[in-house]
Amino acid sequence: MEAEIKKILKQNELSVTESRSRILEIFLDNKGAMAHCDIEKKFGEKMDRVTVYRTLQTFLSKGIIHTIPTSDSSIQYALCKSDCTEGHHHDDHVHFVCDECGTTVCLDDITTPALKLPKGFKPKQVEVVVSGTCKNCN
Amino acid sequence: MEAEIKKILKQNELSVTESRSRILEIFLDNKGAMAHCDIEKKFGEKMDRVTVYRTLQTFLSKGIIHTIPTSDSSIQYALCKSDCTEGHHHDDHVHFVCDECGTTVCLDDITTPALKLPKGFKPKQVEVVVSGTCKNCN
DNA sequence: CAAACTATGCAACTTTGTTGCAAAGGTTTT
DNA sequence: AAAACCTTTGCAACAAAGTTGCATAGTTTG
Repeated sequence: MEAEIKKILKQNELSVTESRSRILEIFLDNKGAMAHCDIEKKFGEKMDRVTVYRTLQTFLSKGIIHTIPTSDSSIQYALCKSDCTEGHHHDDHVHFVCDECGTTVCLDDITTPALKLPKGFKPKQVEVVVSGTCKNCN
Repeated sequence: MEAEIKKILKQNELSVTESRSRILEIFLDNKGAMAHCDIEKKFGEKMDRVTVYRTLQTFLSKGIIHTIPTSDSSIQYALCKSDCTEGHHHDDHVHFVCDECGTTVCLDDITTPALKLPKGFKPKQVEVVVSGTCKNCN
C-alpha cells in the first residue's frame, strides 16, 4: 500500500510528503468520491484546511483525481483510472449518486453514450450523473 | 412581457413583487443558465444578496427554474419548460456548457438517453452535461 | 550532509451562503 | 379606497468555504 502510494506520487513528479500520502491513501481505501469537507473531517485537526485545498488542486492538475459535477455547490473528487495521465484524461464513465446514503461512485465500466447535438455544437466531453438508489441501499 | 411574468407568478401562487418580477424577467430575456453571482451582478446594489438567494429558492421549489450540475462549485439555474409543475419536473434534457464563452444552455429537444446500469442500481434521474464549443463560438 | 527547493501551517482576508427580526410591500376584505 | 392581514424585503450579524502571502519545516539532489 505504502509502496503503491509512493509509486503514484513519483510517477507524477511529486515529492512524497505526509499530507499527500495520507490523502492519496484515503482515496485508495475509499473507492467512492469525496468532497473537500469529507477529507477534512477524516483528519480532524491533524491537517490544515489549506493543505487539503492545495493537495487536491495538485492531484487534479496531475490527473490523479477528477471532479464530478453536482447540483449542490459541493465538488466531488474521485481517483482516476491508472491510464489517466496529465492532460490526457479518460473521464468517459458514468457517475452514480445515491439519494439514500449520499455516496457517489464511478461506474467505470459504463461509458457515456454518443449524443446527437443540434447543428453548430461541437462536443468535447460528456458528463453523465445518474441519481437513484445504489447497490447497498437497495 | 410584464403580463407573462405576472401570469407565471400567479400560476405558482406567488405574490407579484418587484424582486421576483425582475429576476424572472432576466431569466426570460437571457435564455441561458445563470449562477447566483450572474444575477447579483445584473442588479448591482439595487437588490440585496439575501433576496436573490431566497427568490431562487422559491422559484426552485415551485418548479419555475431548475439546477444544472457543474464541476466547479457554482450552481447554475435555468428556466423550466412551461409543463413543469411543482414536484413534477421534466428535467430530462441535455445541458451544454461552452468552454469558450462560458455560457450554459438547455438543449430542450435532446433527451437524456437510457443507460444500462450494473445490477442493484436503480436510476431515478439522469443528468447529462456536455461541454465543448457552442453554436455562437464556432 | 548540506544546499536548494518545495510543501506546510498560520494568519488574515474574500467570497458565498444562512438566520432573525423590524420595516416595507402586496393582498384581501369590507 | 383604506384598514387589517400576511408575506417579502433589507439589514445586521454570523457561519462556512475558499484564497493569498509568508516564515518555517520537510523533501530531494549532488
